[in-house]
Amino acid sequence: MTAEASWLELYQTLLEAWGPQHWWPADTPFEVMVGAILTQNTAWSNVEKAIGRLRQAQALTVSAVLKARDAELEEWLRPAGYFRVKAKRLRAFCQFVEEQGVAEQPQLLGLDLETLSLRALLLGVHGVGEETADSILLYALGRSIMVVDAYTRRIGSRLGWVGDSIGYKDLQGVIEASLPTESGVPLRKEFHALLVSLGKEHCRPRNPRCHRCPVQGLCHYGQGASDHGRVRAD
DNA sequence: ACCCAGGGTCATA
DNA sequence: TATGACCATGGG
Repeated sequence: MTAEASWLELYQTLLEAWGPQHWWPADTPFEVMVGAILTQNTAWSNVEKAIGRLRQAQALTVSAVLKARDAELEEWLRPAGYFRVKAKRLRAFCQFVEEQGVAEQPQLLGLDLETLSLRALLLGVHGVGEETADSILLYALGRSIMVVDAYTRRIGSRLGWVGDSIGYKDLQGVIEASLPTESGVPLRKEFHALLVSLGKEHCRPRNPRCHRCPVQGLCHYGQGASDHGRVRAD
């Protein structure tokens, strides 16, 4: 079993063990984009509170965000943490969307653009890094691209599949190489969600508390190399 | 009290 | 190019 194929096997194992994760939780593509910015290094439960405030204020639109005053926007975003930073980032993103002339039809964003061109555009927006851009591409715009995050890197590292200092694009490339092109979007949506669930349950930074870990070798990394990287069916 | 979360930017070397 | 400081709320 090569490490390249193991990612796909890991996906199959997790899906079998836990089923679909129903990501991304949102009513509209724009709400996905807002969530992608607000969830940066932040627990989703806090993001939900902020999005709830935006909805309550009828501010869950590009135009409403752009019309709001700084203090007002910051107050809505406060529960999500880094609220001053995120207010600036959300405003910058909404300005970008408006400049594209598709303010209230984000599903049309970059209709004629190749995914990688669109990715480059998104990366040019203040506050949008690689993971945020890919989250928007995959979950809001339906592009076939794998989202990579800290959990993904930690899981791959502890399984001995990649180095812990591997860069974003390299890690993404390794995983993409093991995934099928067909049914790319649904698979990638589900895989990233499953990796986050696995990370939360079994792959935290310090103390990898593990009860019934569905992946052999993940919770006992460093204790014997024989099973490293193998996936079990639970 | 401590750890951590579905990152990114900016200054510095 | 590669670190490190900084951003902030809220749940376990």
